[in-house]
Amino acid sequence: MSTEELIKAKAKEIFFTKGHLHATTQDIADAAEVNRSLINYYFRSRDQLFQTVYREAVEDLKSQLDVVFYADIPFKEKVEQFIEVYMKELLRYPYRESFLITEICSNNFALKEKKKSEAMHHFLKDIEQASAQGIIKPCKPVHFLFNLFSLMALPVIMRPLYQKLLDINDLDYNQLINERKALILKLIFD
Amino acid sequence: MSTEELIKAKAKEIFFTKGHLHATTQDIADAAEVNRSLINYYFRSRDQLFQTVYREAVEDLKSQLDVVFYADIPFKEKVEQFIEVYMKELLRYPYRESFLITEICSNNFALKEKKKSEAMHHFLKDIEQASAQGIIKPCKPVHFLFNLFSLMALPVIMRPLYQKLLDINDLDYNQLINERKALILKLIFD
DNA sequence: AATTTTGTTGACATTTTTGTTAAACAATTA
DNA sequence: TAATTGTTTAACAAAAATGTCAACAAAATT
Repeated sequence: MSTEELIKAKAKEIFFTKGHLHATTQDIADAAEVNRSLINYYFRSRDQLFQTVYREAVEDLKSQLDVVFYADIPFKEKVEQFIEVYMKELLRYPYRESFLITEICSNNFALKEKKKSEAMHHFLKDIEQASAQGIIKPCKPVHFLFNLFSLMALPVIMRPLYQKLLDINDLDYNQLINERKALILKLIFD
Repeated sequence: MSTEELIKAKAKEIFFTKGHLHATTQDIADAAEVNRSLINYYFRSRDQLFQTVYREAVEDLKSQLDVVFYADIPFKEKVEQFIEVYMKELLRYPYRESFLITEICSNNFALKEKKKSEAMHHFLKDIEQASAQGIIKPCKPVHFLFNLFSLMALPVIMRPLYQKLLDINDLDYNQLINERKALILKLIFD
């Protein structure tokens, strides 16, 4: 892996996996075991590294989901696939979305780009159809999508807090999260 | 309101409402329209202000829920109350939990305190009972709790991202969120 | 009113973080 | 081999953020 790739990978690890949302360039350089100047050499500035990481995060997120959302398979299978893929992503990068939100909120660059997802709208139509066919309960497709994302993501994103409040150890929490794939499917379809 | 209270309130507004997770002490002072030195006067250091805000956030969160969780009312009503109260909190402070997570992940101080919630465990027992009585589908109480929190919180927390990806305007998104209270209740109990 | 206490301010010092540069080094090519 | 190009490094400069202090103002107490 090139130094440039390495730096990006480690930055993602720090932000998306570890959730160190206010990590410095030094932190990133340390994690990548490179001289901090290389961050400026390859990305010019801290801000541009952030932008690059941000952009790639959105891209990745979308392209991961695109594969599933455009797949030509029965609805229920598609949802299963979606859960499978997205959960895997979540466990790898629990705080990716949190990073995106924080950047969008914090200022500037993220707001300008228009990045609506074609694939998601495609999936929304699938949901509408499934709703019409009685495969799922009738409700606005967006809500079905919200429900899916919510049920998957929140327990992962809020893990440190919930572990504290509910006094659950690491092992048990992992177990709980693993149980959720099946549980969500059940909740959504029955 | 005393200056000390004002500073805390504005800090919370910046962190929890606006989601500016890397706001500086100057940002906070500006928002409160006070001299930055006053932050040091009242809180000694940036870190202590953060700790105070953090602690109060956990306290508030817990005491809000305690009222509901200990209430002596039928299960379904209790859940309705819970949704009502928590949604209201969410709309006021969408990023409070995100702040907590970021702080827990980033440093240190948050980890030491043991803050498990008695009230939540009480509610978990209610859920178990309701499950036994067939009021809700049988499943581990924690999952029921996860589901509730998830369905409420995620669309609020991820709002900026979902608005972008789904291309939804502010007004429509507000509408969607308002629809969810009823929708969640339906999903959970039917 | 005089005095003590508390609150507030701006200037400055310190620390932390980021950005720049020149020089060393390595790899490639002519 | 020499020259060119690309990569890495350490030292330094600049900027940003935090912390400290003495002076001043307001409020409370005597």
